[in-house]
Amino acid sequence: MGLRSVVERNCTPNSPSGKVLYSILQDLTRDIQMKSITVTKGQILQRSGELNTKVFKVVSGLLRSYTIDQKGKEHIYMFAPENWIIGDNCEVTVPCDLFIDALEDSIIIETEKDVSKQNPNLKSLFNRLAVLQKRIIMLLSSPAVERYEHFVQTYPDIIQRVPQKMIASYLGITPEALSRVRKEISIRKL
Amino acid sequence: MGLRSVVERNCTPNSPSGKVLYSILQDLTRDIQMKSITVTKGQILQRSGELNTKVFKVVSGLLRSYTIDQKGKEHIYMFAPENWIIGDNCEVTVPCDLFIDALEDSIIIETEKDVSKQNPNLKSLFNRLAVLQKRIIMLLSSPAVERYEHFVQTYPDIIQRVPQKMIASYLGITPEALSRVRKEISIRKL
DNA sequence: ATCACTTCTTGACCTACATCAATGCACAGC
DNA sequence: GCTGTGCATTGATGTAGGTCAAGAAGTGAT
Repeated sequence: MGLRSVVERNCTPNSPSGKVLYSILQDLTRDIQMKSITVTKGQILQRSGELNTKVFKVVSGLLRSYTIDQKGKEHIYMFAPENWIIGDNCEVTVPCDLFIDALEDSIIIETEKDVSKQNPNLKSLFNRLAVLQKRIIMLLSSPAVERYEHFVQTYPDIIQRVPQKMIASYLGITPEALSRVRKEISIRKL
Repeated sequence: MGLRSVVERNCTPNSPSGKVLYSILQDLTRDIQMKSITVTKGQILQRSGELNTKVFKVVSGLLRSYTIDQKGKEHIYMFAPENWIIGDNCEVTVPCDLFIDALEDSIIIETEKDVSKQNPNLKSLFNRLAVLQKRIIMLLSSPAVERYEHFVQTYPDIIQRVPQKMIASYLGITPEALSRVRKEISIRKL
């Protein structure tokens, strides 16, 4: 008889001990399904624009994720040393923003992204991560105009409901700067 | 007999249908424990520096979270319209960075943060959110020097392992700028 | 209608950081 | 031992956006 059935027979999953056991059980199950991989320094694991469904756990070594902007400049989103998990937080159905490569020879474990995504709370958590990732990338790589335009597209209703100075504050610029950005855009449209 | 026991008797929580049912059950249980509150425009729900354990779900209206930097300037971290969830992603044991207040009269549901945090995967997800939050706040409110010093403190090992130009790229500045920042710091220390 | 208050805009000027270009250095390959 | 290649540093100059100050326009309270 497998570990799974032992746990399932003896615990209710919402009891405190049950929760812990079930979570351990899930980890173990997942570990068995994972494949462990060796990569060498410089090796690229994922490219921006690809549809990707993988997440990497670093056993040893160092990975990094980054975007490349329109001018060809790299912007590092994250470093992943031992025990970190790295992947693009975008939807699995959408081409991702990030490149992932190895900064050192590394051993990693590759998993499929969508393991147990049925839980709506989990889903909303991952969505949150995606939003934050996008925001950081834009703060790193886009000028004020583009950040504003992205904001307008993404949250058209918010624009109607809060004063401009708050939008400016969200975008990381001053109200004066936003005013000029908007003027610039309106001139461009004529 | 309550819904909980019905579900627990008839489902194993790792089967596909079980997972969904358990997640619904958890939501229901949580909803019952929540208290729903009415707040008026301008009302402050949480202050930076407080120990906070709450998360707010917006039923109607609009909330916002923000920090205030050393110069007294506000930086908006997030807007939360209907159906959004807002809270400080910091550890419950640590004073939080964010103020939360209402931009419109709102109806919200207040929950305790630490519901079911025993799962280590969930924990690491929340930790991730905390890291991203900090990074965004620093990008919005801190000059290059402070971002660099924070990075050095937080990831002292990474500094040893990657070239400076990558640190610069992570911080959102050029290698030249980082070089000057470091020079500045080393002069200051004499 | 008036007054206080806030928001947005515009102009003049300032500064943090970017860009470009040159130099010095370390390390790998020959 | 050279020599190429990538990284860090430094200087000179450019620029996006910040700061400060003033005015216009909207809004609410009396």
